[in-house]
This record gives sequence, structure tokens and C-alpha cells, in this order.
Amino acid sequence: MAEHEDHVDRVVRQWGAERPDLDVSPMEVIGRLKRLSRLVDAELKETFARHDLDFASFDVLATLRRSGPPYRLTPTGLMRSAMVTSGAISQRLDRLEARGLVTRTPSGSDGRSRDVELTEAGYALMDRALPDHLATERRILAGLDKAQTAAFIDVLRVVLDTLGDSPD
Amino acid sequence: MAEHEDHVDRVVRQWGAERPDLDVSPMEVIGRLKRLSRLVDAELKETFARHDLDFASFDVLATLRRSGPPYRLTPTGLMRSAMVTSGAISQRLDRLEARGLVTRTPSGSDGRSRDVELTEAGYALMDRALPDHLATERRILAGLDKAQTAAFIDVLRVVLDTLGDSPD
DNA sequence: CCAATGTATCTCAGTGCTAAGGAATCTGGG
DNA sequence: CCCAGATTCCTTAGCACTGAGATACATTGG
Repeated sequence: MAEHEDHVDRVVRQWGAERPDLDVSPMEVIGRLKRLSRLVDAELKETFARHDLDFASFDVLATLRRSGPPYRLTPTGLMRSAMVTSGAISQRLDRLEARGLVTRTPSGSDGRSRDVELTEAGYALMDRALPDHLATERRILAGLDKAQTAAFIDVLRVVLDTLGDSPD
Repeated sequence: MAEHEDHVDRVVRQWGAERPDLDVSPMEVIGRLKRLSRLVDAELKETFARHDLDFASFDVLATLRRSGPPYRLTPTGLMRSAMVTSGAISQRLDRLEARGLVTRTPSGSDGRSRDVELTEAGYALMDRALPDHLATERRILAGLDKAQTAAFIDVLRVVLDTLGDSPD
């Protein structure tokens, strides 16, 4: 438990003075969540940059890599995993294909679809980037002990469930 | 504690099969954080849209409103609070000024600076939007009991502190 | 007082996303 | 079998942000 006032403490204190009629306590969570998300993104961005990647590219390559042999998925599958629109996936794949990290071929079974497959270069890049990425994640969470980490995962699960997050 | 497998459970299971040599447990937190952030953003976006706002505009107006009379700050102050670049603030203020929600006047004390001030219309808009926004935040967190909420705030504080977040 | 450095704001090109919509293909009820 | 509706992927315009850099003003040390 940190003892100094953080940004959100200040925000809540200000609202308490200006709008004492409102209960702004939900901001204690949502405000910090937003702020943490920005800071985490900035940390991860640095790590990705060391491998000539950004979050969008890493996300696609990692999804293909962890899907296992033959490291092949459809744009729709990648879209659902990434929580972005189909247009965003098309553009991500354009960039990755241009760099030779994935290939796009017509699907045999469905004429509307494509097979997106990780190339050797894409596979090798993930082998290099993933351990570095995990090290950054570990560094971010280094201040939490085992019980706190478990509690964190628990509450995240609850809120994700509230918002209807699902595996597909 | 939800019993079904969520998206991140699946990701961790896949990595466990493909890269059993790596400890991917940090993803249990960081992965869910990223995912939750996206879902929360989508929820808040809907609420803001009902008031002809987006997150960027709400953020600026709320920062001015909670700063108290005379509801006046500099672009630099807004920049630090929002965690965006100076260019982003300039553009946000262009949009808000065009809509008559803020005014920009030269600062008396510092020739380089500007006074950004909430207008009557901006003040009134925040009066309408804020309670709605808080209701959305409450709905997002409705699945958490008191102890879980406190634990959530606690761990967020720790990680923000690790990443050097500060009030200024 | 001046020069050098620092600070505040803005401009602009580049980037990656969304929203909307189009073309091709699949599917299932009649 | 056929066709209406659903699905898949892509294209494009518009948007908000970043990063780099310009401009104007302030501050500091000699």
C-alpha cells in the first residue's frame, strides 16, 4: 500500500470538493485502470520496438505461433482474438505480408476465406521477441507478491465476465 | 470466481503446449488488463456518445470542471493530466473551442501560455454527462464486492507506483 | 544586458484504427 | 435447384494520435 497521493487520489479529492453530491468512488478503479493501461502500453511498445515490432504486429504473430502447427489461421479468427475490426486485420496482414512474416493464400475449403500462415522468418522473430516481452511483463508486475497477483487475476476475471468477455 | 475458461486461460494453455519452457504466467494479468481496457473503453464510449462526446473531449472538460473555479488551466496542465502529447491537446482544444465548450485566451502572466477556460455550455454539458458516466462505471464494477474492490484498488496502486506514476 | 538554454504551444506528415459499404461465396428453407 | 440472407474479406474516407520540428517567450548565469 503506497502512502503518497497518486493521480487518481487527487482527482477524487477534487471531485469531492466540487461535486460532493456525487459518489465518484468507481473512478478509484476505472481511472487507475485507464492510467495503468496507458503506462503498460508504453512499456510494451519499447520492448516491441527493439524487435522492429509494434503491438498490432506482435499480436498477430503471437496468435499464429501459439495456435500450434501448421501456424495457420483465418483473418476472422485473428480478428476475434485481437478485438479489432476486419479492416484493421486486413491492414495488419498487408504490413506483415509485405515484410515476409506471414503468407496469405486462398482457403481450400471456403472460397471466401484465406489461410494466413506464419513464415520461417515470422516464427524466428517470435522466438526472439517473446522472452523479451515476458521479461517486460514480469518487470511491470514485480511489485506484487503471490497473493496480490492472485487477487489481481481474480478481480480481472470477475469484471471481464461482467462485460461478457468470452474465449471466441 | 468464474468457472469457465476465458480468453486468457486459452492463450496460456496454448503457450503451455507450444512453449513449455517459458513461464507465461505474467500474461494472466497483463493479457486480461489489455482486454479489459478495450472492453471498458467500448462501454464508456457508448455513454459519451449519448452526450455528443468522446473520451478525449470528456477528459479535457472533466479536468477543467474538477479543478474548481475559475475552471481554467493551461494546455500543459491538461497534457500532463491526460498523458498525451502537446500536439494531441492542441487538437483537442481546437475541437472543443470550435464547439464553444472552452475558450482559449493568452495568459496574462506568461506570454508563451494560454488560459483554457470552460464555458457555460461546457459546464452544463459536464453536469449532464458526469452522472451518466459514473453510472456506467458502477455498472462495469457491479460484479465486485467491497473487499474485491478494495483489493483491486490496492494492486492497481502498487503497479502504478512500480511504473512511476505520479500526480503531476 | 546578453547569450544560451529551457519551456509552452502549435503545425504537419505519417500511422493505425473505425465505420461503412462492396464483391464474392456459402447456406438452408421452400 | 434456387434465391434470400448471412458470412468473409477487403477497400476507403475520416479521425485522433504521435513524433519531429518551428516559433515565441522566459529564465539563468556571467
